[in-house]
Amino acid sequence: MANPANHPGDGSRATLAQVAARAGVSASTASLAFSGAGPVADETRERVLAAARELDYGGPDPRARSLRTGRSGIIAVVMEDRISVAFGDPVAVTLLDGIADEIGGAGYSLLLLTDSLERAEGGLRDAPMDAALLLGCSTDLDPAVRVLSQRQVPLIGVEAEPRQGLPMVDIDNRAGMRRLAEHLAGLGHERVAVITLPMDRGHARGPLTQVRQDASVAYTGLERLAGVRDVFPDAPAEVAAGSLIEEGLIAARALLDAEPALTAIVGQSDLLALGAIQAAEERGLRVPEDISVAGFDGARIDGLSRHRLTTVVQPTLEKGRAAARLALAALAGEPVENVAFTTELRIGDTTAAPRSA
Amino acid sequence: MANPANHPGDGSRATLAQVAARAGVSASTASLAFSGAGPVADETRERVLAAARELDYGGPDPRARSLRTGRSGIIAVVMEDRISVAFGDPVAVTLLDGIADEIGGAGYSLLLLTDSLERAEGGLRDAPMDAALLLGCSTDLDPAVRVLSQRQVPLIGVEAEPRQGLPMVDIDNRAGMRRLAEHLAGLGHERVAVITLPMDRGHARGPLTQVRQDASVAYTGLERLAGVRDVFPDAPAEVAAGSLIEEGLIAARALLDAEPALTAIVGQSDLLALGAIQAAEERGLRVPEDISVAGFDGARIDGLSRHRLTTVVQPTLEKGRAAARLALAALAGEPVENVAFTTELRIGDTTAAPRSA
DNA sequence: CGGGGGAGTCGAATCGATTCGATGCCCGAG
DNA sequence: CTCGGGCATCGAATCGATTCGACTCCCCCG
Repeated sequence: MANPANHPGDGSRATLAQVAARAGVSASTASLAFSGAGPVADETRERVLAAARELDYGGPDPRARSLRTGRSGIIAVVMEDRISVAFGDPVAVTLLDGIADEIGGAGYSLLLLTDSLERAEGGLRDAPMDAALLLGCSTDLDPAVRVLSQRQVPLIGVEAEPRQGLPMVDIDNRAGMRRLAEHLAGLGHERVAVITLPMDRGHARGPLTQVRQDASVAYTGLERLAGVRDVFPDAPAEVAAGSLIEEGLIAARALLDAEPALTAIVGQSDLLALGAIQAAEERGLRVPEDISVAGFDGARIDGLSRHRLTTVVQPTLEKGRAAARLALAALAGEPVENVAFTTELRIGDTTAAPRSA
Repeated sequence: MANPANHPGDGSRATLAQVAARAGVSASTASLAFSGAGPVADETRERVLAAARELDYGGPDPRARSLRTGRSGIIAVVMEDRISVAFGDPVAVTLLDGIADEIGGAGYSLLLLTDSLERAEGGLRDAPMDAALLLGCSTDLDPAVRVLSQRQVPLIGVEAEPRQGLPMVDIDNRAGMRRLAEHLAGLGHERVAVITLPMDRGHARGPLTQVRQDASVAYTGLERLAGVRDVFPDAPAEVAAGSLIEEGLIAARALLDAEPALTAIVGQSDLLALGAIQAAEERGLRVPEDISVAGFDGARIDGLSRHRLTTVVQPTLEKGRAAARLALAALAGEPVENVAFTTELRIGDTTAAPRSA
């Protein structure tokens, strides 16, 4: 075993040049021997590898390689929140999983960044990366877009507000929600409320007033809301502080207090819907007999067994994959175009005709 | 390729040298103007920044900087599983959160890698990084350790099996579990079973036989098991395929089938314990009246409201922070020493004296 | 027997910045 | 009036690899 600390004769890391010298070849040949790109005699390659072993050479330095080749092998994912918040959301995790899978297969690694400028400005500004994916459901991507496009890093959006020069992967949030709302309408529901995703950077809770709504740039949340209101134009909305069961619980309590006659609650995510179910049960309301609840995402949630949530299923994993492929295409110099996925209504056992329909 | 780089305003990327030329200063001065390290006249700095703006220069190229300075500003986290699996675990997420927080504060970014060699070999071998954290609860770190120490990347382990030259952060898994077991013994329990974390790379389920146990190198799981057996030497153990509620459910079903007289189940994680509670309730058993259940971690789990789980609380966030600090210390050339945290027993409402004590 | 061509190797330029030591300059002290 | 000392700036070396074109053999074909 090589002992880095006490190995005689090799102060710090060995370089390719030293390995080449020891093997009696030029640096260029040694490079070819390592990368395998180009004709090298078997015997020569052997000699180089042997020399490398003797010198404890760990392979070409990624920094130097990356300077020369212009590629770092890194694709960044920019999220809005702190990591713990983002990863509490099964949708984000699944998305990331698809991304990691796809870029890993292409030999890239995944760098995690947040766009909170105070903390991660360094990352956005300084981290090496070949492309960046901006994770949507975000309230405001502007700062990240500004910094990264200044750096001329190819950008791909995932459910971001459409904007010039930002190719993206999207789903039919509005149409999906509209179909869900039509399902509820078909069952006879009339008093339907919505629990929305965060609407501003502050993640403030509370009723969504017209003023707040107009001020918001939370693309995904607004689209999903619009879908419900296509069918129930007056549906009240309560804003949650995040896509969490607990947040759904809090928001639903407020809705149930304020709107005693509600017959259905639509969460803009499955987690929010689950919270709403908990809130209903707290009140002694049975789901779906006394109140219907539906969600969005079709996420597989660990430990959920009691209900089969009625929800709008989106191909989350595929979305991640597609976004990653767009990034890879951009890196390959191929043209990138927006990708749109469609959602599908999945009817579970949490929606039914209202009691006194 | 399509390289119409003839327009002065928007060619490919501008370089520092071009900016310097346009500002009428040398490259060295321009560099100082950007980095702020060294004396530069205000007026000169202004001129440089103006030139940069005119040329659309996005700041020094991280690749070149990193070659020259020898630092990439990246710290890697190596996990065993695919991302989605790892992030289903609130402990891993919290750990990562602590790590991200600490290294972000020091200007580093976080690179996510898995140690599955087929997929991420590229990452382990090629990705630029200044240090790497190996996330524990892993069944086998060997391959990752081999590749990375070959590259001479400073390594820090988190709950890894102690090994030469791998400084690490650990907790008193065994003592914590022993205290929990003593609590159960004090209540009068005698027939106690354990649901363990995965014991091998294949993540196989099933009873933990002596043969399997001897073959396992799953440090954390073995330690926690030993803690329980310090008090209940014959406690049977069922291996779960992951730290998930559903896995706890599956394992507990097996235990309840095979051991009808069990009075308590100890999960090696809170998620496993929650699964056990579900399994008990499925059987019509009430917790804690008919059976006691306890866990490990003290994780905050979204949406959990019915029970206050009796558990062994570990300072997960602090553990992540500490690991990150060790890495930063190693990078600063300071000596790094192992860090050990202690756990604390938190008694909730899921443990009580057995029925017929 | 001469020349085309491919395999194997080498030299040297290059990627884009950082950084150390040297230089020129101005100012105040002696 | 001269000399020491800061401050601002510049030159040049350097980080460690990749890569392109050139060069040398040597084999094979005509």
